[in-house]
Amino acid sequence: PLAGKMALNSLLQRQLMQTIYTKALQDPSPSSVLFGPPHYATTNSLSSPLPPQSAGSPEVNGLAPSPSQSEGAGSTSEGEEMDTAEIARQVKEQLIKHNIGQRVFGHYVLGLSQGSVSEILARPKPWSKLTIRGKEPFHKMKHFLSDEQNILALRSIQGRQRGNITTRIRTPETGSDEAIKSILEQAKRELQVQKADGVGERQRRSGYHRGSGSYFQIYAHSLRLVESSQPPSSSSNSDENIRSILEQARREMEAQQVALEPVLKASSMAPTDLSLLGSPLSTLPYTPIAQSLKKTSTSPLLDFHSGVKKEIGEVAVSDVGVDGVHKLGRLSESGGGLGGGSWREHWWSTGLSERRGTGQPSVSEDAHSQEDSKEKLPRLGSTAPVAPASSLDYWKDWPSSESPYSQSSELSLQMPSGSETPQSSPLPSSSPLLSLSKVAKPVVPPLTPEQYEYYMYQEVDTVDLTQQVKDKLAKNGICQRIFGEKVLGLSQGSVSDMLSRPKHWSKLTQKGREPFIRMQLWLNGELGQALLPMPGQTQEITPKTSASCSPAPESPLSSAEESVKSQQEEQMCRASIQEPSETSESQPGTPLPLPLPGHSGLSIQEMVAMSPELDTYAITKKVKEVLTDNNLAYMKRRHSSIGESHSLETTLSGSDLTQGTSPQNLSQQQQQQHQQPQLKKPRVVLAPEEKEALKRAYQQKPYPSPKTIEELASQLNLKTSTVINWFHNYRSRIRRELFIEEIQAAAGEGGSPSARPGKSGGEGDNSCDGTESDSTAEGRPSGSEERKGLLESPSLSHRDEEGEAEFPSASGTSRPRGGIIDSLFGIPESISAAATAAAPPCRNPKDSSLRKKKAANLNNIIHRLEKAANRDEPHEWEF
DNA sequence: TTGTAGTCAATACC
DNA sequence: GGTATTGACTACAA
Repeated sequence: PLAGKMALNSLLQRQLMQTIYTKALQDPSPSSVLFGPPHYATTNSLSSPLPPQSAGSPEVNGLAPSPSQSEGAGSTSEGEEMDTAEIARQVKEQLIKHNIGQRVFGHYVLGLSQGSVSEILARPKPWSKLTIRGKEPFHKMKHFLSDEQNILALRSIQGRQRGNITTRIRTPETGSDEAIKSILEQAKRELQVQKADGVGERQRRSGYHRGSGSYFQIYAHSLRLVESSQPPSSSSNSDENIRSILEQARREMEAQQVALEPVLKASSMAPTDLSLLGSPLSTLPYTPIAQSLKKTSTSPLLDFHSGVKKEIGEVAVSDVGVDGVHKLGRLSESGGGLGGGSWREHWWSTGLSERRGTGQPSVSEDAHSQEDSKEKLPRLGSTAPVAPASSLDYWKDWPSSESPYSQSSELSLQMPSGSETPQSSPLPSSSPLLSLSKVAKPVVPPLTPEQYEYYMYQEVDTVDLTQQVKDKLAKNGICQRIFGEKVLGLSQGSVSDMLSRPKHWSKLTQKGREPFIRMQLWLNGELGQALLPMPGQTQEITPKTSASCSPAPESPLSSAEESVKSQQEEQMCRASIQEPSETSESQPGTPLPLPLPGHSGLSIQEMVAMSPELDTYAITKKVKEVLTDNNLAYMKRRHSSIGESHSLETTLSGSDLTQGTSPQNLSQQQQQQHQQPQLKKPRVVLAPEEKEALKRAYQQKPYPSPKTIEELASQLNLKTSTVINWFHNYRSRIRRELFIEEIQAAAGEGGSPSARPGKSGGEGDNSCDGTESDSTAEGRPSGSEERKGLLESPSLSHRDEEGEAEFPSASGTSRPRGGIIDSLFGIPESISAAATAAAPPCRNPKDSSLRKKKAANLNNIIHRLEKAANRDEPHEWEF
């Protein structure tokens, strides 16, 4: 019975790994089985004896039962009719309720793509119209709905898989390095699963956790082996390497299993003692494993430590006064070491695991407890007092290994990713040696569950909020880059964008709302302490000081130097970002760390992971050792200098690194094979006339047909993708801009800026009001804009009839090119918007610009309306 | 396949 | 040197 309730995620993860493991040992082409959606209905009866823990696992895969299993509870026999619409409705309900994406659902439950899921859920066919094949998803969905555990487990997976599933679904070109990459990605996921679940379940189900630990060994060990595996020329041996890796891993796994057993049986063990669970290898290298393969800086942090923070949370709770505005009581369930957008699911799953220990999880209970915490939180936008004690305790107690300043997130081996990477290159541009540029990139602490739950769903005046932030930044001399880095897990550009053109709250997704919540918390002072190097925590300063005692010229890690430089800048700026009252707590004089003894015998990951500080000198040394050991005489480096059409080769020779162009050191074949794909694409910069032409095209057709896009691209000598991107970006930005202007206009009229959520379109406001904002260049005033009488009907002008471009001819301006361009570069005959037509003449060019934008946006809206109207189903209009 | 949201990061601008 | 702009990309959903 217990086995029957085995969490879906662990089953699936295990099955995946089982498949990988088994096939990797048996099949010389592991990549052939590592990819593609797992069809659980056919793969859940694996014959592999490994790993041994799975022997106790049931063959019951609740989500994708075999035909015989599908006859079980909750399933429907083949002949039985189903109410497809109802099933779809219930599934949708559950997905929404649990924030499960269609992609994950489709992947794990139905074995279908996201698009197919959407189709099935939105427009389920009647049962009678379905073929046998078409009925399958409904069987699966019904079974999925039949057991809440399925849903809960999938939700858990969602949190871990979000953002990564694509790489699994996609079938990459066969290549052994891709296979390794896949293994590592699997490792990452598995680690995340195990760390979250293992902690929560450790007291009740040591066997489960024991199995997890064993898996860790595989991955950690695999990483080590991969890291030090073959030189570039031996990529053909990679499959063999993988098998070797896995065989060694299996042996180690078995050994570890035996070793761990007594420890894991100690159910009363304090969470902070979890580090005892294994050798340093079994614990510390998790960070690089778990984080290295994810691009974003908001990689999930070490959830292995969630147990640690549970304790911390409980301690913190005791420190919170009963009338504390900001309670952190539920930190005991938060598993606070979660990063970015996925922490919530993570928190949920951790909480689930925790509750499993005392009883069956209940969604309603969960919701209820969240509701409880909600009431204790201040409203966003208010100037509610802060409860510094609790929040500061929370931040302060971040374990060093998962400090907001992740030291080693990029230190593990990074395998090729993306189109830039040659499949056959075992040392791609994203090799660990080169990815040090992201070392110590700060990862902002996650919002607490309470903050998240409370702030996420109440409307926020983003304009007002960002204004306050801007004021405070200016007042305190805080630059956007640091603010974005320390307070928001964003680039300077994003910060600038967000502050100057915030989207309306209703237009923001949960992910998009997070930065605004952080802003509010920052304004409230609730994040201030998180930006400080806490007493005893030196990792923020360490890279700088460590590097300062490292002979920089000797370092092969030029990117690491940049990182160091960045660290120094942060140090400079940090004082200004912290709260005045906290300034005295900063520790500018942190002692220089010494290189840890015994580094030479460790892998890079181990070395970094074991060190509380980042010793760049030791790492540099180790890197060189690895290179030398593996006969890596050179490595590639992407050269980002724009306008350069060739990449430079960085040559490493002995202990010296000389940078220069020495392509002759490589064979021509290698250059062509490796170098070409690594060329950094120069950024496209559109000429003003090209932009103007595109804007004019947009005014006519905000949603041009593919044919028109092709034509535009051809005429403008741009890539089609550039034109497509431009339209996407322009639509998005013009909407946002209009929102700002509307808000400001409304504010000028004394209205409530947030009273009309989503009213970012130009509809409704045709007057030349006091709007002043015209921060961008689009819509340059021209004489013809005043020619209101020549407007076409919007329904005609915006439409891209039959894909035929239809641009009004230009008048009175230069015509650099013929055809479409002839008109695009001209002055518009019309602005094609009723809004503008109805507007009285405005003399202010800015007003004219606004009208122009509104007109364009109105076309946009009309397009969407018409598109929606063409659909059969009722549509909820929102613009 | 298309559209939106979110974001990065190169580059322009001040 | 800080900020603004913007082309490109990913994730997700319809």
